[in-house]
Amino acid sequence: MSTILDVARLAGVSTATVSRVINSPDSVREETREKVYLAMAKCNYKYNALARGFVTKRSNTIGLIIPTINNPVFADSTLGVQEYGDANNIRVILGNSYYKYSQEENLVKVLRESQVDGLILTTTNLKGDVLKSLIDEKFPFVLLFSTVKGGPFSAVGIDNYRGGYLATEHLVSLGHKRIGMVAGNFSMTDRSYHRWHGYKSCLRNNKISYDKELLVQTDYSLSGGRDSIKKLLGLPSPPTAVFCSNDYIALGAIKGARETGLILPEELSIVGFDDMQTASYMVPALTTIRQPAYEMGRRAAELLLSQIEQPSKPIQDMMDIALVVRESSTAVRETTHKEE
Amino acid sequence: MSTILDVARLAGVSTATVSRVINSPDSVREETREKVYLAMAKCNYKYNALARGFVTKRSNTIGLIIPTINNPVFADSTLGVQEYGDANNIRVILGNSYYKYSQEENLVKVLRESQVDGLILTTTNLKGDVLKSLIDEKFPFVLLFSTVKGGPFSAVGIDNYRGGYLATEHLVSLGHKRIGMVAGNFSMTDRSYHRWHGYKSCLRNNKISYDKELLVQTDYSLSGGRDSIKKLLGLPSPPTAVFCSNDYIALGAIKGARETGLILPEELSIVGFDDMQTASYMVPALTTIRQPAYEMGRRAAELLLSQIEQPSKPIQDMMDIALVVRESSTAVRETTHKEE
DNA sequence: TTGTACGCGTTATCAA
DNA sequence: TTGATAACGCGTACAA
Repeated sequence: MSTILDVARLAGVSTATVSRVINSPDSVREETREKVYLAMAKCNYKYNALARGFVTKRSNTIGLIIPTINNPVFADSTLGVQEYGDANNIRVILGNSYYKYSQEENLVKVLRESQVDGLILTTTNLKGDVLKSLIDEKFPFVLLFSTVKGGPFSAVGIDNYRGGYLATEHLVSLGHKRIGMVAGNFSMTDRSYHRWHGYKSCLRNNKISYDKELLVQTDYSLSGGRDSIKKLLGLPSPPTAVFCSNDYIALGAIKGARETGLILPEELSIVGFDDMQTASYMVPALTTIRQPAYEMGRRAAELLLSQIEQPSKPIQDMMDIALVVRESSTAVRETTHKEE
Repeated sequence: MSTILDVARLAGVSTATVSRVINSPDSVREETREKVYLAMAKCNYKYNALARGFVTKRSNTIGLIIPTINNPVFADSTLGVQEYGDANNIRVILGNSYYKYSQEENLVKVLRESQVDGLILTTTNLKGDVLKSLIDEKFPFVLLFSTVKGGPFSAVGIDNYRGGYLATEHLVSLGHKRIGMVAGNFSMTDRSYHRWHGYKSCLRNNKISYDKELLVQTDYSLSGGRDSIKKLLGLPSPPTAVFCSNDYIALGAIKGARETGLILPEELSIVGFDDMQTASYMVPALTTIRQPAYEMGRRAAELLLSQIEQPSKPIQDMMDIALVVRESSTAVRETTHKEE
């Protein structure tokens, strides 16, 4: 592997000149420049960004920590981060925390050791030491899929409470009275928790009494959604509509409901959350709350890079969400729900 | 940011000793070791993996280039790569080529400049200069979702020809005679091309004449699948079954077919390829060819790391595939297909 | 416009 | 078991 020293010797110039040709070609005479280019080609010179990072204290690399790349929503946001990174000559190292704080902790450590210039993370624990030491040490980072509107750090997120409210309100407006919720485990993510709060508030405001039997917590998986809805449908007085705290769970729930013999959406309305790309391709097409995952990723990257460039006041960016009504939710039937 | 020099001074030892405490604690006396640990804690020392990489010529980082993280199959394989990396203290830098060779070319360049120790890539162009120079320069890499059984490099893949054959054979066995195919653009990926060959061979072997009208090429997207199936269904003599070259396209195709008023699977059978996680959650549940994406990713990482450790003969690992019959494929109806 | 020389944080070599 | 020091490839003052 040849270095700028080899190039310099071959071209009969100094290493400084070679460096200049690489970093600010205009600052060197054309003739010299050409000589250097020629020499670089001759010895198949490959630039060593690591060595540069070593001296400039910049690796031009950021870390992205998400729960799991398997959830299409995180794939979307990841794409947003990456594209913004690509456009700005920044590499992205990806890490999956699997909603586990210990994993998150370890990833942050490893990535910082790798000298990433900053971090974008979807945290599992807002109150944990991870965030605290990041803040204390003024290490650049941005929270993605954040639930906080204030605080000493930048963040990109949505109003999950409002999302939960909107979803529930939609079901209420369709005449549903028994509305269940399949939620991601509150211990794993406060997004789910906030959505549940929105759900509860909406019920209260509409004089529908909250029944804690109608809440099931589960892990964020297809099978989790399927199993959870079966629990709900097995209740003595089952729900006629269910709000799922993400589309992925909703997909599982639809499957599970159908397996118990229900006809959707007539016998059970379902609303999801995220509006992942395949939501409109489901059967029935999923009514859901849209959050702009790709744009959120992009925006997080943008905030992070500017923060790396120049530390400034934290910015919390709460993006717009919207109810997207499709086929999976429908007016409650007059006849009572199928009973055992 | 404190360095080992700070730690050394604080502990009253040399930098060499600090380095030893970090890399082989057993080689230093317990008493000294404790002193060093104490000093590290005192000045909040953070290890600089970049500096180490600089001297050891190892970044403990690999690059992973895939077409797009949006396709769940690539998300699965990415997870496999990552988990193997995690377990071996290797970071993964992700890059999306969007099936574009120029992107791929650029990513390889950038990643090599970043001094990744090796590359895992799903190439768009087997014959291109990218692979050639990688080989020439003996840079460690492994092809993922590879179509080749021989050659001077390691690769992990499946027999796409056989997959296409199996899928088609299944449809033939159900009595279908007019079998269409929605294929990913041959110019973007030879996987699709090989699957098409399998499809064609199977038709021939079953004395079904090949009709080139029944092939539509498209980009690998949901809407691509939807639009393509509509083209096929608009034919004077439309197919009664369609083989889609991946599940993602199949999902789009199902939607498209339904939009034209068809009842699935009775009026149209569909077979996909990949067996992505949501395949069994579709309606109708998708018949498909299973390829073990996660394991393929893991295996590719394994091959790469061993190759980095010690260059050896290339290994081509062709994984098993299997037809998974679900609901989206059914026996051809006796009555003729709906006509205009 | 170009060259010299030093420093970045770590590991590795060799000597003690 | 420990220490002194060169080396890694590049950027950057500073000098010429």
